[in-house]
Amino acid sequence: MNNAPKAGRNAEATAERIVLAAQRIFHEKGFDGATTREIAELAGINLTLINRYFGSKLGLFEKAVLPHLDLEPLLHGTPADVAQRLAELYVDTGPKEGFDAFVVLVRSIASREAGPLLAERLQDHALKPLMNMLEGPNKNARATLIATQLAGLVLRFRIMSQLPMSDVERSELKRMLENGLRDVLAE
Amino acid sequence: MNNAPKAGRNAEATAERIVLAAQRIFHEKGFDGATTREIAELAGINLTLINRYFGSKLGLFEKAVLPHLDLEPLLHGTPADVAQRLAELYVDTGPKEGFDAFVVLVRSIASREAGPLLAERLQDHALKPLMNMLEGPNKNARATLIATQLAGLVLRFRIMSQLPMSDVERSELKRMLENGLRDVLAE
DNA sequence: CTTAAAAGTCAACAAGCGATTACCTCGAGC
DNA sequence: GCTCGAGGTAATCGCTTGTTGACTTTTAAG
Repeated sequence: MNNAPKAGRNAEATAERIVLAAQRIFHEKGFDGATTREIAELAGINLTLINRYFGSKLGLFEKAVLPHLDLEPLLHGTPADVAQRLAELYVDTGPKEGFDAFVVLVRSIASREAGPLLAERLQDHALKPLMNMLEGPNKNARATLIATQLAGLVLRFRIMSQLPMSDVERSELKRMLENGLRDVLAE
Repeated sequence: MNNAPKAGRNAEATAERIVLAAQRIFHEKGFDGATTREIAELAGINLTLINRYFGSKLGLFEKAVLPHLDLEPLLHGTPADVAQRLAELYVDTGPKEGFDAFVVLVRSIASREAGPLLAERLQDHALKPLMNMLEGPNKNARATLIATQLAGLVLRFRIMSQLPMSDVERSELKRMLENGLRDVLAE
């Protein structure tokens, strides 16, 4: 019962390399814009292994992207905690390479194949957890208000990040956003 | 000097039919997802006329979509007026067929060709007018906060509109949104 | 009626796509 | 050392895409 990966002939490790490459390419191009050939090249593997291991391009997308589309890990603590955390996270604009599932969401939402999967996943792992953490009335309206604000910020800072914004403006925005979020979270 | 269109042989009218069809298809599929053949079929014209009249698919996109990506017509009146107008407009969820330039924006932002054009247009005809109408400090931060909120609402109500929301929830959302917008607009 | 330009049509190209089929190669177990 | 299945590869299929160049039809002017 020795399943030692002999470095170069290991299906599990190869699949993982494909997933990592897929995340980067889907992040850059969205589902439709990404090509399996580009993913295979970045992963350094043969094109056909994608279909062998994941069935199809969409199958790979489900394994590589969907599980990371989840707001729940950010929603613990008091409303003030959550507001601060979200404001900090969604106004920040790093180089934004790598992988961000919410960027992939926006860049793939028009896709006939991937769009429905994303909408369903967003409903179950973003809107629903948000509603569940809220106290008081109008849970759906308040969760929607917060989620849509965050979605717009993803669009602005993680996708159209080339638009200029100074550090002082950014910190003012962060402060105003945090206040607004806290109000809606706490009611 | 009679340039009466003889109904069936009029370049101007044909170009207009192409534009109308393009708006609907771009709305449904985004720039990359739309095909020139589908546009031609809906317009009831020959495929090659698209390239003849607009040079390329991207040229058609510029004529059919970009000019309608403009927030300025909604920004007249007092801050309270504007807040009410925006809340009314962006929480509403009609059948959403037809053409909405902001829907096209979201569905085309991942496109390598159309994306940059959309970002530039949005900067000049959405963010800038918003900043210009604001009084007081932190114009950029406040305009960004509003624009991102609206963008998220487009995503929620005009693109993921299949998610359920009751009338009472919608009207609560509208009220909360209007209050939030008014605060940020008036400062 | 003639004609020439405008408007519209036809067929096809080159490129790129996801996916499949048949094949090769390695390495653990006998 | 042999074998056989798992891991990996090569070639290519069928299809769709945007675009183009050559051709035909209409229409208005002379």
